Amino acid sequence: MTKTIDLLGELRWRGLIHQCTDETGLAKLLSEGSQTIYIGFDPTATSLHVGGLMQLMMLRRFQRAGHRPIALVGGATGMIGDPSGKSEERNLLSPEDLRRNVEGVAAQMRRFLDFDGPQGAVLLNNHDWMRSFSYLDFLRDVGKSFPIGQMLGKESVRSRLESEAGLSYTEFSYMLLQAYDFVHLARDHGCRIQAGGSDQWGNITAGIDLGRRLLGETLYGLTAPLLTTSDGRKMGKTESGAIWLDPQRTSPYAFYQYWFRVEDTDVMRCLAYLTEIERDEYDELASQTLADPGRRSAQKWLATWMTRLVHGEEGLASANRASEILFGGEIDRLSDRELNEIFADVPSQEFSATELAGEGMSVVDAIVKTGLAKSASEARRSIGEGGIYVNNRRISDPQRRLERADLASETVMVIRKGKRNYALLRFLGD
RNA sequence: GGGAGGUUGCCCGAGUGGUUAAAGGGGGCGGAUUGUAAAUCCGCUGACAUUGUCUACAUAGGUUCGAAUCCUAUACCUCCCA
Repeated sequence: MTKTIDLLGELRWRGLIHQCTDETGLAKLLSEGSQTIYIGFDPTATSLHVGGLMQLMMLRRFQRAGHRPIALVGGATGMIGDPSGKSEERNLLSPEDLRRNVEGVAAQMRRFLDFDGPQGAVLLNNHDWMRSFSYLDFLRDVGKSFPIGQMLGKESVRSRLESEAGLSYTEFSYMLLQAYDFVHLARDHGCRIQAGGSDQWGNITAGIDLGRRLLGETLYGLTAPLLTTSDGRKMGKTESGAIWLDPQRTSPYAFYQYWFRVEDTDVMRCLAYLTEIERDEYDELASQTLADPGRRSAQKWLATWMTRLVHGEEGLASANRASEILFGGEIDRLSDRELNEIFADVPSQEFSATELAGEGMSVVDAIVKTGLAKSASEARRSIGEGGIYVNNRRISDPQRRLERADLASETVMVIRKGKRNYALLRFLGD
């Protein structure tokens, strides 16, 4: 665990240092021994998504280099909403939602950080110390140290003031809370480093300033770049929503596929930012991607590593298996359990098993009922175009009936339109 | 206030009495190829329906055997002169 590696050097080659308040100072601090570093997480949902993954990995890298990570869940700050990088005023979360979110996010972190041992990670909730802080006390102790001029100068504030959305006093105050968090952690937990995404720069430096005023201490800040695609969009988003770490929200298969499908132009950055790939292997994959992009070695490596980390060996196995089946041949003789696992994200439609008796059920009807086509006409057209598959086998006859023999497992049939629009038919109750 | 022109399907854009559900392009969807990529090529793309019915060319009326195409009114848009 206590490898004496050049952590900053590592972060640098991975491109993970976007800004740093004092890189030489920080290098010196890290060389003096085990330090404590913190990153804050917004409990906006019961699960983290890919954006939070970057930060979690950052803490993990510090921990592996022998430092102690603090994952701070913003139970208090989450009640306010960070305006940084947001174009509009955020809706406030209810205390119940917040509590649930904090719990969910905290549970996920155990996968990434080691919470035992001398460098054991610590999970804190700023609600614990903010709760009892009265408004008057806060204004006297913290607010007094914040020159409005400086606050107005922050990018996050300026951009919002110039926009139509404006900025409420509540959101404006957000940075005070986060700044105070840093000071609190520095005082009570010896934490002198705060990291975060590049959009956190303003909040982090606010904390550093406050630390100097209140504690007379030098604190350090470090931001990582945002994970974006080559054309500038945030990664971790698909048309159907964010990629979550929670297998209930994003199945291991969908998670795997997301990384597998990353563009060539983005894949190396993902590897550097999100995985613990070694330098020589990274270089190897980089040249392979250039020489033989069709193999997609880098995507495979990325998808495999990420899925294993987030969903474990089991999740990886099921993702692999699902990929094989979906992009392989016919689907046949599987169990309900397997199918349900593989097609966890796929919409399904329930029918009575009696529909399969006798004449059977019309495929056209089935296609419409699953929503794969909007009308019978459209369904027939798709069949004519050769775009409909039952259990991954193309069908050509619009009159085709579905019968018992078409079941891919005990009670399920798999119907597909085009390359990857799947739907399940479940036939229940005999 | 006067004059000219325009309004077509998801978008752009042809069409000025009859095989026009409406050319062409874009987009979308399928297929082939491929690397579960890009590019390319092919097909489909008003609705519904086991090929027939309905609804459509700003809106409402009218002429006609028959109109997106002609007439009238209304709405909106653009340009020109004041």
